[in-house]
Amino acid sequence: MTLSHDIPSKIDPLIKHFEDYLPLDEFDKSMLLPRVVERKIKRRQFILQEGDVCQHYNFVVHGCFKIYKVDEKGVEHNIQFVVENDWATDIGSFHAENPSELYIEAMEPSTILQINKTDLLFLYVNCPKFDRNFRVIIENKFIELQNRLLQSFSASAMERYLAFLQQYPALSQRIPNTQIASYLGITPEFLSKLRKDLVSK
Amino acid sequence: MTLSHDIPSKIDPLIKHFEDYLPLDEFDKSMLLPRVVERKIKRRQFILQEGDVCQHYNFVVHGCFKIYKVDEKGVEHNIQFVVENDWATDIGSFHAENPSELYIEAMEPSTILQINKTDLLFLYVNCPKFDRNFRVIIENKFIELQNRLLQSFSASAMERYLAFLQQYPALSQRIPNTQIASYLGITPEFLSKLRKDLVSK
DNA sequence: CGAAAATTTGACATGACTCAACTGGAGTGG
DNA sequence: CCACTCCAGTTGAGTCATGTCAAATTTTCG
Repeated sequence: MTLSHDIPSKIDPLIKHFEDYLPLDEFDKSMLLPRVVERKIKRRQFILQEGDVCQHYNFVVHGCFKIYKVDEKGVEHNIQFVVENDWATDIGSFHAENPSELYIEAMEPSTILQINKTDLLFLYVNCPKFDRNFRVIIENKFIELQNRLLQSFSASAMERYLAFLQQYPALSQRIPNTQIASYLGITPEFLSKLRKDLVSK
Repeated sequence: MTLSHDIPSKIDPLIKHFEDYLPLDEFDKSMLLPRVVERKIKRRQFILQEGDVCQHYNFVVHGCFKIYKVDEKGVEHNIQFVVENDWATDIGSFHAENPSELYIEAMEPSTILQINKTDLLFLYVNCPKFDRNFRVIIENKFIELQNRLLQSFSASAMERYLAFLQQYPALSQRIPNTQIASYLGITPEFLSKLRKDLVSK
């Protein structure tokens, strides 16, 4: 007679996400449930700002976030967009408990599920499955970053833009081009020119 | 009466590396020792080539490696240099068991310590400390990559070169400028011009 | 509807690349 | 120990991709 059995819950999307890797049993779920907090985030609201220590793993249930850094000249550089069923966290800051250099900002009204460090460590110790799951999460983020870096070296702005459209077709409808330009590492003006060339072609 | 006690061993540099994070007891060491293999690598020898699955975590005891990708045009792009007391591994390929897109090549005669996947999983299960240690390794690699990506966006070639000199003063003596240029994402010719500007300044 | 943000456009500037030629060590073999 | 080759590094001319700035236009959202 476990509470979580058959009762729809706010954390269902998260359970489903974990089960993409590894089935969870009722015990696992019962450990997870009380350690996850749901939060509603408004558009333009931050869940992390430069200088703060990242306190949570944030799982996006719905909505969209950008993770970016502001350079010395005040220019924003988007590192990553995060949508449904992915994690919006400064992994480095979270684990090392260092002040973050990043901002994480909602681009749409969003719902997230948060797990703090104490609870995450508890899960690691008591349910090895989560341990494996979170390792895989970091590995995947690592691979994503690595591919992004390789692309930024070997591909032109146009190639990177086309790759972006192909990899995230939905996103390109959802977010302003300014933000895509920042992600691609080019100016909005230049992206505009690329787009013009695309239609005329 | 443990074997590893007080007997100098090939894996001492690795133990020392782990103990930067977390002390190991005799049990931990006795688990580790039989699972680590020492290998001598010649200059220009590969420990990973495109298309192969990365089978080991490779700890560099001494020597120097470059990790790079070859693009469609046949140009090499250095992602990372690895020297003493760091890991030269395609983390993505190792964990996902996918064919790698990368090459890992010795730039000097080198000595490495290898741990294969079976042994690593064994260590994870039997010594939670290693679990934490390897998680931290990935996290650090992740942060390193993230900083590199941010820099490639917001800094000019000159700024990146100066940052490289500052961050790896020893390396810049040790490896040819061609390789540094590839790491910085510029041509050797252009690096040469940057260096000229530096002296004349 | 009105203000603010996003996008487009054009003229001009520049950082970085390409290609080809030249320089100067560092082996290597005779 | 010299002559030869080979590779890394340098130089210069010309080109191209992308940036800057400023203004006009369109879209979005409160």
